[in-house]
Amino acid sequence: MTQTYSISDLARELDITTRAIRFYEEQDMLCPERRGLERVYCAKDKVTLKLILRGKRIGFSLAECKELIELYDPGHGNRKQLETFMQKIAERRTQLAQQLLDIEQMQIELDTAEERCRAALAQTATN
Amino acid sequence: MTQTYSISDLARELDITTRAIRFYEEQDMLCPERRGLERVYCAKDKVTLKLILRGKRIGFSLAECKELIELYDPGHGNRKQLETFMQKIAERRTQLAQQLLDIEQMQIELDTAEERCRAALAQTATN
DNA sequence: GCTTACCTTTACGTTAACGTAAAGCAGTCA
DNA sequence: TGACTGCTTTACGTTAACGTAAAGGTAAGC
Repeated sequence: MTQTYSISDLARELDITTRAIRFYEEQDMLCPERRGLERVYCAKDKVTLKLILRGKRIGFSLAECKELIELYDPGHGNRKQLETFMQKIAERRTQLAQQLLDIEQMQIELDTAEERCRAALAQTATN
Repeated sequence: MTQTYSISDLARELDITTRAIRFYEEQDMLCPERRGLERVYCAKDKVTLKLILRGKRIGFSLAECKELIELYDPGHGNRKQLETFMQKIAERRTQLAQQLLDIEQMQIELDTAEERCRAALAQTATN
């Protein structure tokens, strides 16, 4: 028994709108089964959606997310394509590494900001 | 002798357009000196710009970046405001922590993707 | 004096990623 | 037999973050 979902099931569970899900399908990032007109989603579709959402949280565009999705399933590639894939994977790695640095730096800056806030609060303690 | 910069100095150095810099000013994220009509930027402005760019790299909106900039200089706040600041800092920390998780997960997925690519390449080695 | 290189402002254009109606079909509950 | 509820499609609207063009001011160099 393979688990399936309606569009609003997924919308509820992943906390997005049905409109967004349909939009991702328009962009060829999803291709759910149909029962009549109704969309029927499977587990893989849910994984794809989670990948999209994760990508978005770290600032990836949908185009970039789509690339990631395609990278994740390189079955149908010839040698040339596969090498392109490897190339893109390397690029993403570089990007992720930079983002890690950026986040660490931000955390340091938040430390500083918090420190200053505490100091200012100490000054204004008598208000 | 405090270092100053023209708008195109900064554009070159930070690899953005002058249009973008002016746009950030429109959004009250910068407020450079003027010599006549010309904008004259100081070191602090450059730091602000770097903060903006760093924020963008990890998917922050300009509005969020602006908030960060304001957090970074809490001098003029009363108690209430400072507490709001502390709150916002905490929220950002949570967000950054989530992003770290997301990036780690992505890296794992890239590992998988690369693995599959290698496998597919091995299969197609005779082409 | 003319060109070239920067700088300025104003203003309309563009892309991404959906939001928001509008209009309609399918099952179900009172 | 309505009235919901949930699904569908089509299509126009919206916001963010600039791009791009128009029109012009100023200083340097030939």
